[in-house]
Parts: sequence; structure tokens; C-alpha cells
Amino acid sequence: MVCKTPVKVKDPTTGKEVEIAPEKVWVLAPKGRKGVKIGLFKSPETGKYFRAKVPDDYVC
DNA sequence: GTAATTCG
DNA sequence: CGAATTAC
Repeated sequence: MVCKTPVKVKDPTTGKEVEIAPEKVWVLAPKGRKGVKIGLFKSPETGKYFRAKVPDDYVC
């Protein structure tokens, strides 16, 4: 499944804030804790992959 | 450290 | 197989 909804994230490769759709989103949570949603993004500038938190209410 | 995911 | 991601 490819995500469509863009998310505002800081691109660590450029330092710029970009609005892009994550290629994949999943929940990263230890047992007994709430955890966070993580998205896998590809920088439009550099083409490098990076992971960043996505809002808890984000739907792919 | 833990959780899942996947790129390098 | 390790890094990196968040926050508890």
C-alpha cells in the first residue's frame, strides 16, 4: 500500500521542512507502552530514505 | 532498552 | 546485520 496523504516532516538530509507522503507507516510501540507512529520517507531533494514520527491520528 | 520496519 | 525512528 502506498500512502497518499502528505505529512509535514523535517528532512534531515536537507534540514528543510517538506510535505511528503510516507512510503510506509507503522506503529512502533514496546509492550505495555503507547509508542508512536513512524513513517518511512524518501527525500525529494536527495532521494535518501529517512524515518520520522507521524501524527498519532495519521491514516494511510 | 524497547517496539517494527527496511534501507544500506 | 546494524542504524535509525520516538518517548516512556
